[in-house]
Amino acid sequence: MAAVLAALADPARRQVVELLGPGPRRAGELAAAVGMSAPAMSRHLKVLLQTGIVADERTTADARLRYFRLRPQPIGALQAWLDQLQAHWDEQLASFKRHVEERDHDHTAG
Amino acid sequence: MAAVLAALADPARRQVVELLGPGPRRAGELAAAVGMSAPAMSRHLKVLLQTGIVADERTTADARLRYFRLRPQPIGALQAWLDQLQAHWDEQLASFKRHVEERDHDHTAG
DNA sequence: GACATTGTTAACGCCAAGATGAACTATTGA
DNA sequence: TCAATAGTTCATCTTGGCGTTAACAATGTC
Repeated sequence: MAAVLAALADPARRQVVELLGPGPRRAGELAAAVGMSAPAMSRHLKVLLQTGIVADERTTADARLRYFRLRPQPIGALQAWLDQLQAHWDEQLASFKRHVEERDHDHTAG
Repeated sequence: MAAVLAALADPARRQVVELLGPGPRRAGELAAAVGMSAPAMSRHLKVLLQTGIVADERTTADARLRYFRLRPQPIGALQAWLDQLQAHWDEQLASFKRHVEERDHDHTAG
């Protein structure tokens, strides 16, 4: 959860995620598309792999090529976390309402 | 969007967001709860304010006290972004499925 | 086997984020 | 007015992330 957010916090990695939306891409393609050196991209991809946001696979045709694709699970977990937060909001709004009303009550009655 | 993710990438700020789930809290309370100095918390809250994740208000009773509460909009925007990503995946998966089915059909029929 | 291609590690520098203590502002209350 | 409280801003330091180039490993091609 923390790792996923930290991973997505970086603009380059977000760009990679968006580039992988339509379909799998090679490491070199991604580096070129984002406009950074291969080593830099390699490290970003490592982060995305470790958080499970992307998965990799090598083609049987040319084992040098490494293709990266998105994995839905971590993003799903993030959405679940946000949904949970939102569930609290309803409570929170009610709580806040009570808070204000009590304050006003203290003023008017105290 | 980028700012929201960057804001939520920090563990302390995430903790604050979760603490604010049930209801509004004071700056001092948050600092104590998270276990960091007041200045540090003050800056985190500044970040959360600037991204619109939280809003603040001072009580009329004691203007020294500053209460912070969650705002739903930025989190909503984040969810929208994630939903958009997922929409791309579904397309991709559906497209792939069609491709496979067509291939299978060719195999069985051709 | 020699050489290009693809990608990762290693070594290094840079800079911004984050933490702290001290000083400052604003507010409350005796 | 003077002391206490709540919180922010300042000055300073440290750490970690990100980028680059150079070196390395693995694979494919002639």
